[in-house]
This record gives sequence, C-alpha cells and structure tokens, in this order.
Amino acid sequence: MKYSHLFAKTNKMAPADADSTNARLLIQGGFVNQLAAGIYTFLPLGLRVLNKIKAIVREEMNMVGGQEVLMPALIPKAPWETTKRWDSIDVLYKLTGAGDKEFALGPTHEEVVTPLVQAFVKSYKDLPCSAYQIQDKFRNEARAKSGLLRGREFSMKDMYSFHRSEADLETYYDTVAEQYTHLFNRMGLDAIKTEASGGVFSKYSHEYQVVTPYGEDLIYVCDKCRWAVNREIAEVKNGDICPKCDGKIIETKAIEVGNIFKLSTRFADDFGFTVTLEDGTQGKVWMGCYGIGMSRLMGSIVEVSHDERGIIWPKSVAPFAVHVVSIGSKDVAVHERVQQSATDLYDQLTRAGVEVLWDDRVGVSAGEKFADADLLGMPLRLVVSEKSLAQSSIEWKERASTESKLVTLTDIVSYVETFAR
RNA sequence: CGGGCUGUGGCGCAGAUGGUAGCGCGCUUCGUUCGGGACGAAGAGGCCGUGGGUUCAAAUCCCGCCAGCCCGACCA
Repeated sequence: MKYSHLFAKTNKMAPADADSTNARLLIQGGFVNQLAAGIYTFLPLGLRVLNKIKAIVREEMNMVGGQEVLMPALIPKAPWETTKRWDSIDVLYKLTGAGDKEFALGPTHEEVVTPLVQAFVKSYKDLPCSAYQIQDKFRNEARAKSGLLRGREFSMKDMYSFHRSEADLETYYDTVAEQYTHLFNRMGLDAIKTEASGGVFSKYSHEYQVVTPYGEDLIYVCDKCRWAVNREIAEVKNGDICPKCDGKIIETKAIEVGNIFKLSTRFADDFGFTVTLEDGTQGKVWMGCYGIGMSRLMGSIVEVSHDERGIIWPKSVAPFAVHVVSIGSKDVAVHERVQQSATDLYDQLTRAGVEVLWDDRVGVSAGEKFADADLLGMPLRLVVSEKSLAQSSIEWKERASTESKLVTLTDIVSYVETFAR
C-alpha cells in the first residue's frame, strides 16, 4: 500500500476530547473515526488490525473445535421472552419493525444459538459441540467511554459450547481457558485469568484482564502465583497474603478483554433443549459461553503498547509489517535514484509476500514522515535515502527499538522476510 | 441514569464589559527546500451545535433542547 493512496490520513493535532490513549492515537493515526459516542468506523489501517485480530481468534477457536457461524444481529422478541430477558437486559436496543413486530439488536446470542443448535442436535452422540461467531454486538451503554474500550456497537467473538454433562462442560471450559491465554499472548497481551462473579448461572466466571491504568476494573493479583480476583467478589485486599501461595496481593486497574462463563442448563432448559441418551430418556444440555471483545482488544493493545510518539504494534496484528520511508532530495538525479530504489524495494518485498506500507509522498519532509511512521507504529521502518544509498544500503529501524542499522541492498529482502515471518 | 466540563472553517484554539469573526496547523497554486512535523508569496474555506427570548444590534446575555468528553452508578 502506498501512503499517498490512503484517503484516511494522520493528523498532526491530537483530538482534544479524546482522553484515553487508545482513542487519541487511533484517531490521530487515522485508524478509526468516531461517528458518535462509542461508535466508530474502522478505516483502512484500523480495519487491517481488526482483521488480523479476528484471524488469530479464528485460528485459536478452531483449535478448540469451535465451528464458525454467523447469526443475525437483528433478533425477534420471542426468544427473549422465552428466557425472560426482554425486560431484564437494560442495555438492549429495542426496535419496532413492519407490522409493529418487535426486535432487539443482539448484545449477546444465547437466545439465538440455543434454539439454533437445538434444531440439529437431538442425540447425546451429537455432543459436545461448539459454535462461535465474530460479529458486531450492540449494547445501549449508559455511558460509552475510553475510545474502543467501551462502545455501543463493537466487534465481539462469542462462542457457545454444548455438553451432555457438567463434567464434560468443565473439561471443555478448562481447555478454552488455556487456549485463551495462548490467544492473548499471540497479540502481545499478558491477560490475567481472573475469578469473577458468575452472575445468576454459576458460582464464578473467569475474566481475562489486561493490566492498564485506563482499565475500568479493579482486580487483585498475586505477585507470585498470579492468582487473581475481581474486586466484585474479592475477599482479599491490597497487601494481603495470597490465599493460594505466600505471595503478596497487589491491587491494580485492568481492562477485561475476555470472559468465560459456565451457563449450566439455564438456557437449554428455557428452550426445552434436551438430547436423547443411551437409555432412550431425555438428558439435560449444559452450556458454556466464551467471549472476547475484538475491538476492545485493539484498544487494549494500544493502551499497553505505545510510547510518547505513537503506537507500537506487535508484529502479529500490525497493519503492515514494514513501513518504507523514502526521503527526497533537491538533486533531481539523487531524488530519482531514491525513488527508483524505493520502488524496487517495495515491489520486491510485496512480491515476497511482505505487507508493506510505503510513504511515497513527494515534497513531504523527512521529519514529517518519521513522525508519521512513529505514530502509525509498524514494527519495522526502512529508510531509503541518499545517505543510505551512498553505502548501497537501506536503514533498518525497529519501532520498539531506538537503534538503527544499515542493511545492504542485496540482503535486505531476505532480512525483511525473516523479520516479518 | 446523577454530577461536572465543553460545543467558533477539516484539526487545535482566541474572541473582557453585546456592534456583525480571527490565529496556528492542514488544504490549493507558484517558487525555494529535503534525515526528526521546512520557508516565502498568493488563495479557498465559518448561518459561531440547535430552537426560542432580551436588544436598535447576540459567537458574546437569558431559557429550552441536542451532541461530545470526564467522574460516579451500571456492566447478561
């Protein structure tokens, strides 16, 4: 992608009323654009990040046997009445359609997935099974806040598992719990598995909490064994001895990027979803649900991975692996050499399958290009200039590092391929 | 939903005591520049969030509404 083709550009001025780091940097860098409180457009660069996050989540969910589906976001009233949640979910966006039929925009999908799976699963032999989707969720939050961290429309992965017994649910729950840690690690996030309220369904649930000052949640974490608990249900306080080991409990703010629940038989019961067992009788169906906020993840990554100049994307989710910066010159011959060399580099890398953003703008100062590269945060910056070409080289600088080095023109493509892999 | 702050070109802001809108950035054109947000010159761009009121006259004063942000409450 050539920078000159991007219609969504960076802004020299940070937005005034975006207080949170993720909102400020993502808006300033042209990754997202705000339509209303808690409602954002994902611009070309931002969408690339979101799509990479989704791709990782898909891989991870497929690894635990999740089968991807896509359910409607527009949901009729009836199933909500079945579960008696039409009036009890206060963030439900309700609307009236043709013929005065009532609908809600899905804030979660138990009401859709349960009858869906019920339509196909009749026997214990069909269990366990697990379905997930990545979709925009709608929640009429009283107060949207903190950029991508708490929106009214936001992208979420929600998976639902179905089991013939509580024991089977528990086994699967633990499998997913472990996979979640792996998933977050792949995005450079250290998400702490935290005990949290189980709501009406079970004794407790688990949240995956990323420590950041902008988090909405307050959690207590052991500095040794990393056992953690949300303040909602905490029986410990800052400075206590960990109940699991002899470590110390630390109070910290964190943002919840994932949440896993054992739903027990609550929803299956509501819909009369049972399966035929070996002995011909009907058995209850146990469910688990497993959520991850896709857009919130993106915001969280920015919160934990940035410096005063801008974002530092982990390689796994960066919109582009490489940001090529070509620096012009007053000397026409030099300028053309640089331009040609940058074109060659761009073409070679692109052909090698490396994702490259090339700041090909002419007449833009080096300083401005560097500032933009820092703001946009691609993992690797390659500078093509008179200076570097004088040594038949390209300047190599990683965003997360302060040092730069020269790599020869002959080596550069293979070096980058290795880096980007 | 309670409380607070703020709405003035695309972005960031200034516009005491009311008199018909200005700066920086950005944008356009020309020229000079070219390794950390360059310089000069000439331009374009605004019913001052919105509705009402007060007044000869409202960005400015008063009331309502809307929107955004922040704190709190809430968060299956």
